Amino acid sequence: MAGRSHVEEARRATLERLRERGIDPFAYRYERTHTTAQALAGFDPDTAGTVRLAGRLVALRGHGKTTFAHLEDGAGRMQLYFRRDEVGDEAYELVKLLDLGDVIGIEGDVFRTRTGEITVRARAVTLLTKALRPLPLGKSDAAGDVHGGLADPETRYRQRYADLAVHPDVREVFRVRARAISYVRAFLDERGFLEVETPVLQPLYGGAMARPFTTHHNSLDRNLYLRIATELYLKRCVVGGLERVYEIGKDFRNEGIDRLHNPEFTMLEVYQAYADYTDMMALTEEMVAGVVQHVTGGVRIERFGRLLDFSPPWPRRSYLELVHEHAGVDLRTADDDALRAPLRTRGVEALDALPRTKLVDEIFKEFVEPTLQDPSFVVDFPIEVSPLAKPKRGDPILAERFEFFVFGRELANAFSELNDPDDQRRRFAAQVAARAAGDDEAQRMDEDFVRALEYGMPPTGGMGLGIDRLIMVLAKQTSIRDVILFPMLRAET
RNA sequence: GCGCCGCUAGCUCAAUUGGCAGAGCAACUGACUCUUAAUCAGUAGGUUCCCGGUUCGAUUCCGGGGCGGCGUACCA
Repeated sequence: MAGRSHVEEARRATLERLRERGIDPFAYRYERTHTTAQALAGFDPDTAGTVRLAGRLVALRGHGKTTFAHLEDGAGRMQLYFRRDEVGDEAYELVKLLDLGDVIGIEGDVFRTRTGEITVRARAVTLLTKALRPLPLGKSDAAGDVHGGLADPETRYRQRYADLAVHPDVREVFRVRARAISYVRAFLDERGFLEVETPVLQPLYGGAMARPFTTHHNSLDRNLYLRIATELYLKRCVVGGLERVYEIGKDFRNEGIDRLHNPEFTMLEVYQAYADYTDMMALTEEMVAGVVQHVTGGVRIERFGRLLDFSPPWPRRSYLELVHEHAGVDLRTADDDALRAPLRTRGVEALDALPRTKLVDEIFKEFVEPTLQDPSFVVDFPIEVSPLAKPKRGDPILAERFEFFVFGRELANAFSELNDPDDQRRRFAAQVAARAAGDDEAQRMDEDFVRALEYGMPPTGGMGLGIDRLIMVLAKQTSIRDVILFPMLRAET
């Protein structure tokens, strides 16, 4: 590997010196008795005990025959104090060869320094892993401000290992993520939902409006798609008698990348037989409020300067009313030109080419979505933009469908699932026609799915929740990249 | 896709009108037995993202390209 920096050359020289002393720079294991947090919490000045800690050196201050350091592990950080006369000449020589970023094990007694910091007075030190590349560790001053460190966003995403290694708060985001997902699983498991896994590689994609990734299976010699949703397979499960199912997994959509979109993202989909969309509203409220409570300790939380109240029930606003209120258009009576008029005032381009469904969608996005800042449901969508949802009882131009919004962003989408196979076939046919007219996100005819419905799917409520976007709210992140460990980037040059 | 901004030492950042490319931290040598952005003395470290152009001379100006951020469009 060419282009080694002089810092790396120095580390490799140190590596050789360690080996000459018979020290293995890449040890096999270490028996630790405490984490730093346990050692700090358990400190008692009268019964100062011995601890064995392991972690990464994140600060190092040599003073001749003494050395201070900070060790960071998965639980926190703790100061170390080495004295030549206490660890011995040989061990102290090793201490002098330690670098920032090295992983070490330390054994010693816990005490409090003159300046008051609880510290381990080292008796023995073990090198566990030599860091051959310098970590961009910043220095924190008394005010807590970090000097130096790793700031370049490109390096942070490309080398997430370095980002994580130097930023405990980044590690915390992914702990929040794990806690949230684990809560969702427990919540659904307790209510009798069965977690299932359905195909990622699909002969036909469906269940959402999006362009897919295409791949090829060599021995079958056929093209396959990466799924854009789990919906159609999960409903096949319900047909088969798995009455309550859910899946948490990656969907893949071949679209642009921005702070709200990553080409692969995590979606929860839940289906419950004998339920409708009102049941799914109750489920969504209870589950999301539970996650928020579990992760943050409360259901009323402040995020980005706004107080969000997740305690059920959430406000429910009708799609038609919202459009009328914010765009001044009555979708029941307005013709296409009446839909274009308000859009023109907002400078939306290329309206003439758009079919009515897109105009409606555009009005909702432009005029209504930005107003949906607090947690709320939008209910009863136009049926022509809801090809997998049942008609609304008593008002068949609408579908029994809702979306859940926070900060003007859709986090969840749910329906009373369409289970009339003939109607489903007609809806697919309309999608196929839209595709023929140029809508490359329209759905495909899925004859196998219609066949499944012909066997009879019980009345079913279904809901999909964008996990990454929920995590953004919980973990106070403004970019989806910051809640995905390894977000999609262009090739490194 | 499009628009704006950025890319300089391992890291964080400077560099006047186009005039020898600098600092702090990290590194190296030395001093230092309660320090904490440790301190002190000294040393070394550069394809200024890449390609081309203008110029006596380009980190700087111009053109093209790469990567990233933000905004916008599509989408969850």
